[in-house]
Amino acid sequence: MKIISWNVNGIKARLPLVLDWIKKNNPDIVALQEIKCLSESFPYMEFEDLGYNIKVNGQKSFNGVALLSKIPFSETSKGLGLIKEGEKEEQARLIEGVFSIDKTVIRVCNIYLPNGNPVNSDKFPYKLAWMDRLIDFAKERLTYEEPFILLGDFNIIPAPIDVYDPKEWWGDALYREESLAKFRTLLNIGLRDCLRLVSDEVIYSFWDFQKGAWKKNNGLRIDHILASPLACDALTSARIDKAPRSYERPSDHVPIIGEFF
DNA sequence: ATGCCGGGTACGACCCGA
Repeated sequence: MKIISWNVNGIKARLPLVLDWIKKNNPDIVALQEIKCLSESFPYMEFEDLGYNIKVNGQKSFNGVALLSKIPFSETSKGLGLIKEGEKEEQARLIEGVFSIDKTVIRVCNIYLPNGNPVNSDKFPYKLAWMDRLIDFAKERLTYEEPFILLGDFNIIPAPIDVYDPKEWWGDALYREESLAKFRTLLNIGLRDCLRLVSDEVIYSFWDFQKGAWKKNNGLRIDHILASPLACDALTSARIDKAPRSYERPSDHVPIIGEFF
């Protein structure tokens, strides 16, 4: 089972590129972030024609996540829930699907974790609070003892190897102690970074549009596939396909791919 | 460079991302 994650930075702008890549790579499950459209505006037909079932947690203009699957959904949910009283309406950043393959139940959660910059604004505490809620959410999922895959744009640089200039970046909301401590908690409760289970290479998933970042390979690895113990047991490969960053009208992120079973 | 590019909304100019 091939599962992929891709921050597309606007599904309407990226439709030809994404359709072309999916046709060539034929993933079973696709997790998209930053679709930047309302659920009803998602281009369902184009993906249905490729054989996908589709669930969308959309929002006008910003954020928005979608799950596409060749396997029928047996269950879906949106958001982290537990919004505190007085808190702003939740941003569309999470969608989860449950699938049955043969006799195995697999749970897949697609996230677009808040960026959190600038750190001296209310966006940073929002990121940390979102991560606390995600940790509780993941803890509960792990008690189910199913293969559980948590993937998407984490906006977290896990280690110095995952950023082109660690010294320059240290202190950014993506790469500072408070953010990494929460990411480590996600690992400590039992999730593993699939790419790092199979590879110690320097490989990025994002290159800024500005400053010739792609040309200079000034990248970040901030898109991740985390897997529960039962999902790790089934992992057969994990990689990042950086090729689409060089294509016409690219996203600033590229697809990351995990294969299980 | 507290956004240099690029998408969204909406059609000029701002909001947002990492």
